Parts: sequence; C-alpha cells; structure tokens
Amino acid sequence: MGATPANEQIASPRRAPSQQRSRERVERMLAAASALIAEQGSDAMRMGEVAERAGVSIGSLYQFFPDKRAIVWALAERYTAESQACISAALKDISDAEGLKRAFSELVDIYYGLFLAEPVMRDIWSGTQADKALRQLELADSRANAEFLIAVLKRLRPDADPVALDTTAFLVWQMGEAAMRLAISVERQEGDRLVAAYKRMALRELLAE
Amino acid sequence: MGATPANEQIASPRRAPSQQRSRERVERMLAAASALIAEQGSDAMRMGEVAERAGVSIGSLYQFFPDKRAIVWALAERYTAESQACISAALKDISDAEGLKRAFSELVDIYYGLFLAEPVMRDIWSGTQADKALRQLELADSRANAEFLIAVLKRLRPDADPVALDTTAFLVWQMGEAAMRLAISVERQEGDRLVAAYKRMALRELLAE
DNA sequence: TGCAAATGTGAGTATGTCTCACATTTGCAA
DNA sequence: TTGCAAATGTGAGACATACTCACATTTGCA
Repeated sequence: MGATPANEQIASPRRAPSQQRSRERVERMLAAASALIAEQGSDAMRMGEVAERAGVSIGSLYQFFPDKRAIVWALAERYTAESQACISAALKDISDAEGLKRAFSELVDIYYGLFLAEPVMRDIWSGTQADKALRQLELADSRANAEFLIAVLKRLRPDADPVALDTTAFLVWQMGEAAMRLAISVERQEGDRLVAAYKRMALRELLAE
Repeated sequence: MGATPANEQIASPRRAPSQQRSRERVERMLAAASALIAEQGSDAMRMGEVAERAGVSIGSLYQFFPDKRAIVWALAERYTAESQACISAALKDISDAEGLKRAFSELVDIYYGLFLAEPVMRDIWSGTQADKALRQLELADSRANAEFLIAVLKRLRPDADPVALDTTAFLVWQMGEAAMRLAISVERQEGDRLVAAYKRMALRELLAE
C-alpha cells in the first residue's frame, strides 16, 4: 500500500484549459479515467494508467487536475448536472397529489436506472471510495440487526407476505443507519430534527403497512 | 501521497494473541488507534504513529492486524457487538403496536446517542473512510435537489410549517439516495424490491404529512 | 534445562501520488 | 514575419506511507 494523506479540500481544475488542444486532451483524460473506473473502480485506478491511456504525460494530468479525487469528481459533476435538470423538469408543474405521485415515481425510476447503468456513478455511490468488502460486512451486520425487527413484524402481522415484511424491515433499518450518518454530518440541531422525522417516517411504515 | 492498492478482502487478525503479554499489547494497539482516530480520523491515522503510541514496533502491529483496515474494523466490531445485544433486548418482548412504538423510539435514541458520542463510530460511519470534503459537496448537491421537492410540498401545503417541510423533503431525498446505494449493493431482484418499497414509503410520507 | 512455538524488531521494499525544472507550442501584437 | 509571453507538455524523481522479512528474544512446557 501507499499513502493517503489527510485531505483538506476539494480543488477545482488547477487551470482551465483555454486552448482547443488542451480541451481535447482533458477530454481524453476524463474518458480514460471513466473507462478505468468502469473496469476496476476508482480506488484501483492509477494516475499513471490514466495518463498512459489518455496518451498524455502524468505531468499534463496534474496540470488540469490537482489530485486524483478531482478527476473522479469532475466525472461525477457531469452526471449531477444532468440529473439536476431532469429533476427540476420532473417536479416543475405539479399541482396536486396525483401529479406528485406520478412524477415522483417516475423520477425514482429514472434515478435508479441511472445508478444501475452508469459505472462511474455506481463506483462513486456504492461506498464513496470505500471498501467493497467492508461494505459487504456492514450489510451483513445490518441484515442481522434487521432480523430483530423482522421478528417483531412477523409477530404483529402473522398473515402478511413474509418477503414484503423482510423488505420493509430491512429498508427501514437501512434508512435508519443512513439517517444517523446524515444526522452526524450536519449541524446538531438539524440532525436532531432529521432523526425525529425519521422516527415518525419509520413508525408510520412499520405500523400502517 | 502514497499508494492505495486495489483491496481484495477483509482479513481477520493474522494471528490470535494467545499469551497474556501479547493480549495486553494488542489492547494497547487498539487503544492507540482509537485515540488517533478520535483526534484525526482513520484516514489520517498512520500505522507508524499507532505503533509508536502503543509502544510497540510496527512489525508487532502487523503481527496481529493484516492491514490498516483490520484495526479500524476490530474497533468497529466491538461497538456492533455491543449494540446488537442492545437491539435484541429492546425488541425482544414486543406484543402490540404501542410496544413497538415505544421500543423503536427508544432504540433510535440510543443509537443516535452512540453515534454522536463515539468518535470511532463517527469516523467510520460519517463517510466510511471517505472524504469529508467530498461528502460535504455531495450534501450540498443533495440539498439543491431536495429544493425542488420542497417547492412542490410548499405549493401543495402552503399553510404547513416550513421548517417541517424542509426537514421532511430533505430526509425523503436523502433516504432515496441511500436506498439507491443500497439497491445497487445487493442482488438486482432484491434491489428492485427495495426501491419499490422506498417509493411507497416516501410517497406515504410526502402525501400524508 | 532445552527447545519449539509465540512474540518482538525495525531497516528495507514496494508502490503509489504528486512536484518541478525545463522543453515546446500557441496566440497575438508590433 | 517576427518576437515573446503565456499556455501547455514532459517525465525523472522526490516523497510518503503501507507492509514484509530475516533475524532476535521471550515464553510455556515436557
């Protein structure tokens, strides 16, 4: 292994490519990075490999991207910009509950499809630079915890579809973990509000199935 | 910066400490790691520093932990084991909806408290080894996206508490992103079920506030 | 007491990110 | 056309850090 120093900031391209030539080269760098991420994941992607595949020197790479993360981030930005437009379009002219229902449902499908299809997004989101193996262990842990919840639900609702209960309980549990993660990443006060809101949401789902 | 090779597996302690002496030393290593993580985060934690602070050589560290992640994971395991017991106790004897309500609510509070108080858990969960800065950017993006949802809700429910709507929309949105991440980490079929379940859950929350 | 297994050591290796001094090309004004 | 500054390009190597390994020491036990 090598080092990964404490990181301080996200830096934007160190220098914007102003000439045609460099713009094309930057494009090639991004394409190479995208391909490598699709093949091996951003963690295994090597800067030297990106440079080689793009047909540029490693120095050129660092001319336009201050560090490795900047490349990944630049790729991610394209999708987020794209999806932002899509979101605003989908939710723009909703006037009633029925409209919200349809638009929201469609939006989720589109998003899900995007995540499924786009290797770069998959890589970035399926653990944000983290370990695949570690994530699997976390999931196993989470499943074990959700079991307790499943047991409760099955006791309270013996005649419900078991698969549906499993899904609900696992989702509720995972949403809980996600809510906690979120809560500790924001201001304490907002975090408290979010956790309280999660509690309501989860209970509504658990009780009124 | 240094290298971070492709990672393959999670390995357990390379060798279990069988003598009293080594058990104490392993304990010191974990304590040192825990302190360093609390101070600077696991990403900035250096193996050499852990060894030094524990008063052992770096070779000893690797005698019992196959790699850096193993240390972090060993620390995390203590908490997960602890919390697992807590969960099973809280959900053990629930027989009615009222009981579930109370027990679940309590459970969430305990969990939230644990996350808030425990630096190691904070570190592991607040982005699983990932960038703090990147996470902040993601959050900002997510907030921007949630804005569209907030706008819709305010249109549909002009007289509701704005702060509550903000919280709900942001939470629903974040839960959506979390659900997608989850969905692409499991088998496709289960992923589809989870996304569908999220959709129901989110709409229930959005419509029946 | 002796010896094998367990444990301890830290200089050295491997592998990666990123820098820097210098070469080349481009746009443009004189 | 020429000259020159700014933009761009290069890659050897500085640098940082995880991890290994050949060897030293200590322990449990017959």
